[in-house]
Amino acid sequence: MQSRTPVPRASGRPRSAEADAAILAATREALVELGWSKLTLGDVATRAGVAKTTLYRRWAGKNELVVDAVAELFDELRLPDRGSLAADIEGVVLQLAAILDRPEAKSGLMAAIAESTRDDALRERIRDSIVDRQKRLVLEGRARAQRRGELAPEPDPAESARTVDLIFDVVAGAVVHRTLVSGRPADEDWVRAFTALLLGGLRADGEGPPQDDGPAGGAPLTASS
Amino acid sequence: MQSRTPVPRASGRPRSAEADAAILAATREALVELGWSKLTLGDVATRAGVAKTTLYRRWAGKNELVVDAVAELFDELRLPDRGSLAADIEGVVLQLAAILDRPEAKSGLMAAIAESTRDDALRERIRDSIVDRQKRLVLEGRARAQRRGELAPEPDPAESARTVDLIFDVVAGAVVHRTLVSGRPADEDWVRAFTALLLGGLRADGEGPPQDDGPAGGAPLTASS
DNA sequence: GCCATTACGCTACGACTCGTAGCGAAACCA
DNA sequence: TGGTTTCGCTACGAGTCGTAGCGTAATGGC
Repeated sequence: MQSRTPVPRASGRPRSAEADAAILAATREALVELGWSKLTLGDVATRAGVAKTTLYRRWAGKNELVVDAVAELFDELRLPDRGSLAADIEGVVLQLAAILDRPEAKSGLMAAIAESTRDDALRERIRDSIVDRQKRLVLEGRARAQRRGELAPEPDPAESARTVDLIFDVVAGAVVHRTLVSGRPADEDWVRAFTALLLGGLRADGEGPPQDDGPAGGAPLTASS
Repeated sequence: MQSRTPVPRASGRPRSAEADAAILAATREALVELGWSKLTLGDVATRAGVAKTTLYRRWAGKNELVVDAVAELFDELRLPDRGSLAADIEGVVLQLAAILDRPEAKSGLMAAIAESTRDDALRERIRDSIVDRQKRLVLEGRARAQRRGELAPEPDPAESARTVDLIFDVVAGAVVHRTLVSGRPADEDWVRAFTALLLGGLRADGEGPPQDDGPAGGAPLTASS
C-alpha cells in the first residue's frame, strides 16, 4: 500500500515494518497537532524515532506520506446490514462523516487532493488507496437493495458503473462539503435529510419518502438503528 | 472584499487599486504555473510588479491572498432562466464545473479549504467571499421552481434554510468531488445524470437520454459482491 | 564463518523561502 | 508647506528542504 518496493529485494537488511507503522502514526499525530502546512518531515522523523533520511528513502515526499497515513483511516468503513436501503445509507454516511471529522483526515486529505491537481501520480495514488477502495460499499449497498426489491436491477454493466461513480461523487462530495467547506457537522439530522433527498429527490421534498419503509423526514425521530 | 481596511483612512497616500488587481491577477497566474505549494509571495510580487513588502502590508499571508484571488472567479456565476428547474440546475452546474475545471481554482481553492480546517478566520473568509455568496443561486432557483409549480412552497423559513444548505452541499460537493477527486470532467452527460438524480432520487431510476458510453473504467461489476 | 547487499542513524551542507525591519521617496490632504 | 500614509528597495535571522557521505546493523548466499 504505502511506499513502493521498486524491486523485490533478494538479499540485504530488510526494511523495518515497525518503522513504517511508527512513521505513519507519527504523521497522523503531526497532522493533528500542526496541520498540513506546518508539518515537516524532520518533525515526523523525530516523532517516529527514525532518521530523516529513512523517511526520504521510503517516500518521495510529504504528499505521498500523508496520503498513506490518511488512507489507513478509511479502512474502518463497513456496511452493516440494517434492513433497508435508507438505513444502510445513513449508517455508512455517518461512519464516513466521523472519519472526515477527525482533524488528521480533514487537513491531510484536502491538502493532498489539492496537490493532486498538479501531480497525476499522486491523484492515482489517492484514488487507488482511498477512493476506489470504498466503492465496494456502494456496490454492495446497491446489490442488497436490489435483492430487497428497493431498487430496480441494472442489467447494463456500463450504465451501472456510471451510476456507481455518480452516487459515490454525490455521497462523498456532499459529506466532504458539509464537513469541510460549510464547517458544520454531518450529524444524524443532516444525514437523515440527505438520505431522504438522495432516495426521493427534490420533488419528494424531504417530508417522507415515497415508500414507507424507512426513517426519513423532518419529524423528530428517535429509533433508527 | 479582499484585504482588510483596518480603518477608514483620512489622509495620506491612497493605496493603489491597480496594485490590488495586479497582485490578484499575478496570484492566479502563479497558481496556474506553479500550483499552491510552489507559489511564493516573492514570486507573486515580482509578477505583479510590486515590492514583496507591499504584499505583506495588504494580506496576512498566502492563504488570504489566494482566497481573494480565487473568489473573483466565482463572481461570474449566473442563473439564467431556462424554463424548467432541471434546465436551470443543469445550466448553473455546468458553469460551476467550468470554473472548478480551471487550474487556478482547483489548486487554490482546495488548498485554502485544507488550511481552513485549522484556521477559523480563514474558513469564515472562504464562506463569506465564496460559498455563501452563491447560495443566492439556490434561493432563486427554488423560488422560480415554486412559482412554476415544480416544487411545493416551503412556509417554514428555518426548514427552508436547512434545505438550501443541504442542496448547496450536495450540488457543490458533487461537482467538486467529480472534478477534483475523481478527476473526471463534469460534462453534459454527467450533469444530466446528476440533475436527474437530484430531482428524482435513486428510486426514480434516473433514466435520461440514451447515450453511448465513453467513460473509462468499465469495472467488471455485475450486481454481485 | 565470511562476504555481498541493503537498510539504518547521524551529521553536515547549500539552496531556498519566510516574514520583518529600516530607509528614503512618492502621493495625497489640510 | 507640513503631516500622513504608502511604496520600493535592501538586508537580515530563522527555518525548512532534500541530499551526500560515512560508519554501523541486519539479512541471505557461499
